[in-house]
Amino acid sequence: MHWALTFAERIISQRGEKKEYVCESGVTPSGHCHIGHFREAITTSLVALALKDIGYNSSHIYIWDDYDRFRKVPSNVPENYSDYIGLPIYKVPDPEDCHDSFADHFMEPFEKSLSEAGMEPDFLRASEQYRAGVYRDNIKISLDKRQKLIDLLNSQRGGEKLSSDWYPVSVYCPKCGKDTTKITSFDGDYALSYSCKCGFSETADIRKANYIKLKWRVDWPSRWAHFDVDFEPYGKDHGTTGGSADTGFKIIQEIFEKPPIVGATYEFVSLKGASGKMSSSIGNVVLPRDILSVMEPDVLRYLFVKTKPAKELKLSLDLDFLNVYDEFDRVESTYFNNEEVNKREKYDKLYEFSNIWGYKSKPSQPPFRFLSVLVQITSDAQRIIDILKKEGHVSKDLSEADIERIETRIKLAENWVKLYAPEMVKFELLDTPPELELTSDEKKGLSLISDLLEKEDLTDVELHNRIYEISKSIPLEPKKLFRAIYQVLIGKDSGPKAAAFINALEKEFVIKRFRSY
RNA sequence: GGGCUCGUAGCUCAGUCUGGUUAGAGCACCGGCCUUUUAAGCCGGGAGUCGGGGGUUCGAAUCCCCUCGAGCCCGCCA
Repeated sequence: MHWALTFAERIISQRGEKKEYVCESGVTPSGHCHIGHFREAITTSLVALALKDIGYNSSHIYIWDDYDRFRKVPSNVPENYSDYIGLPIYKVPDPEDCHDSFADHFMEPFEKSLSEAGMEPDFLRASEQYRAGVYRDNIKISLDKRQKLIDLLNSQRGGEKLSSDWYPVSVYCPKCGKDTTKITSFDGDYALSYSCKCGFSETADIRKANYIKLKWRVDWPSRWAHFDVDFEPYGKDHGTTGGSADTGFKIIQEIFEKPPIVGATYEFVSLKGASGKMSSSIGNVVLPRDILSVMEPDVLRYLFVKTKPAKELKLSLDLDFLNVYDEFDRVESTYFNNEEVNKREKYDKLYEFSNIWGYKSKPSQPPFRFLSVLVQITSDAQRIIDILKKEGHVSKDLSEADIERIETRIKLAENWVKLYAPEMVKFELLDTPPELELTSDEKKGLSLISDLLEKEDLTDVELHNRIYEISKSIPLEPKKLFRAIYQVLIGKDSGPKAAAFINALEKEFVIKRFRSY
């Protein structure tokens, strides 16, 4: 059974029958939202999808904690941003001045990527919720049970304990906007007194003050309680014993008196070759849009669909990248053909959960591998499609959806070659014949190939075989003939499979080039 | 110190939750493909005491206990 369905069943048995199951993900947009955050979203989304798959209603809510405080100045942001430390991030200006706030600057591109990958969760902002008083009851409960919270958290804390003047809330000063406030007393009813470093102080009525925020460890379970959340995944840094998920489970039960949610710890996502956490300071962040610039969204989904959350996911942008594409195409083919396959049900789910286009029959599958060659020959999409047809990679009559997919892959292959392809697969077709000293045998070989091309239309395999025959007839070592072919075309000793490569090029061009020696 | 994940063919892994015919795949390797394969050609093949030990069971890669090894997490952080 697919892992998302296993979670779905666990949710139903642990949380009981419900009209609608609520799956939550949540992120603090205090920096780039990278492919790790993407895992949080897609894990949630897939479990919500799995619930629907077995006949239940589900929703996916996505909480942006843009009410969190601006803690530190990221490395690529002006120094004077230290002035904003203590403000909620939705109030900090966008350093690049293209969005309404620091938080929005990171939220907007991420929401766009999620949408491209077929996810449309309900986005909610903590800043708006707090200011609308959504958590007012939970703030009251937390303050009433302050001592119990202190005891509970202290029982899990290894190092320094919370002291008895700890409060489960922080106050954003209504005068200076920052949370540089110190709570001095709570009367047990509704009066909360505090003073701010800026000099302001007051006794606030927690029924009216809309600038009080629950602290993270309490905020999270408060959210679960308020939205009646059934499921939420979290990174392994939260999932550790004594971590915020662990204390959250205790708090939701003992403080908010609601049953615990079903949680899931997911492993980190990393780039092949890199290890450890992604961090903007190390400079190894990979954003969803980076991957989506070279990979179709359904293929990206496939990677997450097939990898259980608890397993580390290593993304590869080098040659392995091409294998992922091949694998996806195979899974897709299997899905659409009817032959008996071992574990059919499981593989079908992999495709169903990945496919966001709703294809009813197998779409064209232009091989990404070959496209990475073709895009280096021409930027003319129509010509590439013609070559794909001629070489039998796609059918002669294409639907609009097919053409769209091919054109998409062409674009992505262009990006991949430009951004990530290893040198070995890169080449440049030479406009003019390079200066070369070829042996007379090599010249003869090239000349015989051009004679052949002029007379006949050969398939890749035929041409390939004929090249060997020619080399035998001269005789010339095949290796040397191939080298000559690549040298006159791209100035390298090796290159894409010669026959398919020659067939993809314009015949007259090749003939002229081969005869110019 | 606490916790998580992993250990299955030379390599990368699936299978472990729901125990059950001779443990699978890809790559690598070997052989064949009118003695030709250069961007992973086609067909076929060999290959693993499932990290180790113990237990439960008619039956264990799978469940339980112990143990060894690797990686990772534990103020904030996916």
